[in-house]
Amino acid sequence: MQELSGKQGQILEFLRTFIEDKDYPPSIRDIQDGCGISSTSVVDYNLRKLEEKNYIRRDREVSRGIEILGSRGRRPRIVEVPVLGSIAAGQPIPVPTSERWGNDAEDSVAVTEDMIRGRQNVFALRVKGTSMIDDLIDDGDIVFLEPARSANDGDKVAVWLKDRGEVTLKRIYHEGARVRLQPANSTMQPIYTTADNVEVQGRFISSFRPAD
Amino acid sequence: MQELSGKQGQILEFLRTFIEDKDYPPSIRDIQDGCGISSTSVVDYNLRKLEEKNYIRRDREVSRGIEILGSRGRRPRIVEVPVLGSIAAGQPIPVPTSERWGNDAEDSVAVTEDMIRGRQNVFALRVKGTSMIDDLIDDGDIVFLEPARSANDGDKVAVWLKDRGEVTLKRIYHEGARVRLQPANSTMQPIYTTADNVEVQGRFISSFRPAD
DNA sequence: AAGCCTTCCGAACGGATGTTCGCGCAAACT
DNA sequence: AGTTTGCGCGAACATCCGTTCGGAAGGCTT
Repeated sequence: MQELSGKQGQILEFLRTFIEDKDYPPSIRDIQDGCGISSTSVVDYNLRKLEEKNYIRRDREVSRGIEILGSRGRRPRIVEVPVLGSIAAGQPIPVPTSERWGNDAEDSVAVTEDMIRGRQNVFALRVKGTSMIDDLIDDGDIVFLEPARSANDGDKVAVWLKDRGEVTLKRIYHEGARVRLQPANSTMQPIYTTADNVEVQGRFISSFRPAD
Repeated sequence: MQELSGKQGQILEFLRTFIEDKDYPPSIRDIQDGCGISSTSVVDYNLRKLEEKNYIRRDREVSRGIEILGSRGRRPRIVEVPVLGSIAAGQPIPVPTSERWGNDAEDSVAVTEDMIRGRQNVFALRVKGTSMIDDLIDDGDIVFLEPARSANDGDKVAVWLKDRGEVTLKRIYHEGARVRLQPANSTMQPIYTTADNVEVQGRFISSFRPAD
């Protein structure tokens, strides 16, 4: 990526702020005014240079057909993840059905797509209390889950423990008739229980710990 | 938000895909062709309706002056956070200076602005090993920090412990001549040391635990 | 000096584009 | 039946806007 001249940098910066502000690219004459350039042809000339140097892409003959390339312009896809509620010991998670999905979201969080690995129907829960501290999940954390009713060995899943009346997040291992729930924290002991006592609520994808 | 007619929904959907694809809004005649509409005035009519119903915003007299409103269109600001490296016991963090900033980033992560609370100069580190497990931070986690050389009581900071040759993330409390470093996990014991043994590297903002 | 490249300027051309106006049609209402 | 309202159609208009062209000034090499 070659270096660019003062005017070209100025134009590129103007492009960014204009798009950020208006949500559509400027016309050549917008750039002319915004950068104090005397002629449209100068703008055109420098835009060609920027295109050569691969900072932008232009759709010729199309008004405002300018697209900023590179990390600053190439926006990652954003997905809006509904925060369906809070997860706390003693309350089962309301597993979302596709119909209900989006209706009973009390809130939502915008995240970049790679944070949920491009998975579908992801929902989020706010963690209340420190009951999952042995899974390295603190009060106030946000966990992202994808709907699931079953799980493979080693999957990190949110499970409803019927006898305890409690939801927790553990790695699950089926061992014959019983089920082992292994905390993320290796210093903690696993929970052993029977298969009919656990009910998988969702598969863990990722989690986020916000600022205080 | 009122309901919209079939044609209006079609136009709105076309707007989304067009912008997603090209990164600039379509002209009225683009919409006309894309939706199989016979006249530009029909497009104009329905765009006015969409504007009345608050689905879009138009800049009149401006070509392609269309902006999609609502959660799907209103994109949260994205910031690119440089991942400066890995943090592991036994290695101090390379605190970024504004000059170096952006140069020695081995990688970067795109996050929505609210994840770092709009703070400036934020950088990220990949956590290697389980040495910070008592702070509820696991191997593979990504922590977001802002540069800082000092901290107030109760701040969660990354500190370099000279005698241990180790970096860790704790809440810091100054208690006279000594310093108390309190783990996030309340079941763990705090570390007591002297003020000249600790060196603040950065202030904790948030952390993220990716999928496996 | 001569030639070439880069950058900039002003003007003009022609297509692209938003807007407007008159008209038609059907359903709903008076 | 007459009127209103919502919606669509086609054409025309004025402007917006990307492009092009001739020219000029400065730097660089030969």
